[in-house]
Amino acid sequence: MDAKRAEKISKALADPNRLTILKEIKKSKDCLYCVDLNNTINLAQPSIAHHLKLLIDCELVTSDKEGRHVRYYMNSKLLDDYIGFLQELKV
Amino acid sequence: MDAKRAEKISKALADPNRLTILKEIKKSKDCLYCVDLNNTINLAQPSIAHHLKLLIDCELVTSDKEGRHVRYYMNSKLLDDYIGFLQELKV
DNA sequence: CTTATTTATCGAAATATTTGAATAAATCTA
DNA sequence: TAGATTTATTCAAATATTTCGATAAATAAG
Repeated sequence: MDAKRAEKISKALADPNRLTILKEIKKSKDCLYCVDLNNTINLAQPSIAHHLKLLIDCELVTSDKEGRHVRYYMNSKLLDDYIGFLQELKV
Repeated sequence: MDAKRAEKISKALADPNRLTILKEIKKSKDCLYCVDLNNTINLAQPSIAHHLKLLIDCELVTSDKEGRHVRYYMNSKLLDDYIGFLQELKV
């Protein structure tokens, strides 16, 4: 992974609400619907959509339309690549 | 590691210049002087000092005064803790 | 003691991010 | 088709971050 990609992922991880979203995806056993986040995160719906968009843009999260719902998934492979980048920084 | 700590570290990693600094620390075999970064990073000295401060504040980097120079070190232990936090997010 | 060097701090401008109201788009239900 | 539900987009305000000139603080060298 190059630095530009790692920077974008770091940015996506650099917000408490987005970390909560990722934790909720994990908790939901693999995926979750956006509407479920409205109960967990104290933000207006457009703000949650904004955070989801950033996570999807950097590809840490993938999505999958199911009727009028959308399912969100963790991209564990990419997270591993990012972890690999961080390992490289270690002395 | 708790989310608040991980957020702060993510923020510190979310900038191209700070990633360059971390790479330079690695490249310098363990430590480097601030003055060396002026040749590598195309920013004014106060900007570099600002970025170093953020890295030190989140404890990813430690510092050590040597006369009028300062040596900067990677905190590999903390980076490992952060990696552990990320591993926990994986599905 | 004076000057040069290295790093840190302050303050202000430029830029980027976060947030939510309004609204649109898509699709489900009756 | 009409109304309800879920998610996305637009836009503007609030907030946060980045950048650098000016300058301070610390110390080294002469």
